[in-house]
Amino acid sequence: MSRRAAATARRRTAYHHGDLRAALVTAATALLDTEGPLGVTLRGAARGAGVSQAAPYRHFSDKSALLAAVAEDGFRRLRHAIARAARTHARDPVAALRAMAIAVVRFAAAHPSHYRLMSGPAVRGRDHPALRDAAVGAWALLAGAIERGQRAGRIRPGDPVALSFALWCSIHGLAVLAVDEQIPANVLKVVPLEQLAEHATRCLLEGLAPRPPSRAARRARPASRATARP
Amino acid sequence: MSRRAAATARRRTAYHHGDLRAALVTAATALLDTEGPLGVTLRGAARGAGVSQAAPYRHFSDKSALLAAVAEDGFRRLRHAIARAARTHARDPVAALRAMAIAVVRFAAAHPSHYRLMSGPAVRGRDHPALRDAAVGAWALLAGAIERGQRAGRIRPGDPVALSFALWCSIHGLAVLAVDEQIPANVLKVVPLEQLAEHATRCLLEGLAPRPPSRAARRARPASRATARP
DNA sequence: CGCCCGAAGTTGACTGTGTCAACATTCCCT
DNA sequence: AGGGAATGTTGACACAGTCAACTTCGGGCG
Repeated sequence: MSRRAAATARRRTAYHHGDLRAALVTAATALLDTEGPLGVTLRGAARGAGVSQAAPYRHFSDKSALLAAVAEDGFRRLRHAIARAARTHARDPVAALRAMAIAVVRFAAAHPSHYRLMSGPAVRGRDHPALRDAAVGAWALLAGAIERGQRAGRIRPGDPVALSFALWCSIHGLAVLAVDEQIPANVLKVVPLEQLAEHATRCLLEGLAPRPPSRAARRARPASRATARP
Repeated sequence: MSRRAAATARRRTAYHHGDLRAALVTAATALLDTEGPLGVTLRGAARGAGVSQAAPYRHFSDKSALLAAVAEDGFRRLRHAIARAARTHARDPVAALRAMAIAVVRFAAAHPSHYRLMSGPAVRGRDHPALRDAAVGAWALLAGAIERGQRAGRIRPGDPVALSFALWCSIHGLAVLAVDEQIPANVLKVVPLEQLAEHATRCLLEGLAPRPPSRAARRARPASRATARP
């Protein structure tokens, strides 16, 4: 698909745009960031790309197809952000999990409308398989990190996918709350968002139930000493 | 406000509706449930109430004001569902938390579009204080349950609001994932949604980090033996 | 008791949007 | 060189949100 796009890229004329598809995605993303979810419109994207109202229909069957492409692009970027966070803490699996959570929340805070679109009703994954694949690709990184943590003895045994699902719920829940401005303002004033992400992951790691005052609980907090297996 | 509505309720004529405001909220809710978020429209709600296009503007300044009223109503219902779940497990705080999580997820699954609207971009709490109050009222029940759990020694010490925030993230995250159909179908085939809610709350209670093989961990897992107090 | 004012509802219109059909232009292959 | 096929354009339709002007009802005031 990008074969032809790249091929025609140089031969753009006044009439033919060159790579309208990408230009539309870019314009729609810009609209999303500046005007919010309601401000992104097919005609607006066409205007932004310097093209006229019905041109997008040559590349997207639908408005929702455009939005799906935008969302897919967002998941690609989100995956990269998560992967980078994981890479910078390759030694300490728990720190990696914390960094991944922060990366997600940071992404959501930086592009609220985009994150909302990615997980929203505007585009249902069922109708757009590429989008769904991008989403699971991004979140699958969590399961990998959990598995590494298990090998290092820092995460308790169990199906990594099942355990990462709990983490997924926590992180995504926090991100969605932040994006939807549902976190009370007085708490956000005191505690920045990234500390909330740390708090949530720490709660999930240590648990809400009382722990016997063993060494493990005390050791898990401060300096992240690895490989503490009973 | 409902004073006049109730007063005029009986004197409805062909021209004056009687209690149009409530009728509009009802019609919009019906549209939301049947047609989805995109299907709810001001004109459609007016049609549903047997009234004409511009009539809603006598009761709502805006489309988003109507949506906010619908969302507020949803939060009221959600709070009742959570409160009922908490009441049925007054003895066992942990079971109560689990039941509350299940109640939220069940509500979300039963009214996906409604839940989406409640936490979505269509109505920002900042612009609708009544909506915001309804939301915090619903979620504040979690903190209360956490506090009871602490008094019973089943939840570890700490600021109840901070701890309940982690729970909020988990539950809301799961509900949003379900509502947005982002949970892979193969997972949902095997594990019903309510078990996922149990799984998430259990993970959060017990923690993802390895526990020393104390009695507490083994006791919390199996068949939810109620009121197993030390 | 009648009348009149304001609340509640209606009609008609404007703009902007998604979408389609018919038409125009350009690219690439033979 | 020429003819499809890909790509854009124009014009139009239905429908949405919203407003201004008008109509009808109900209750309080004289």
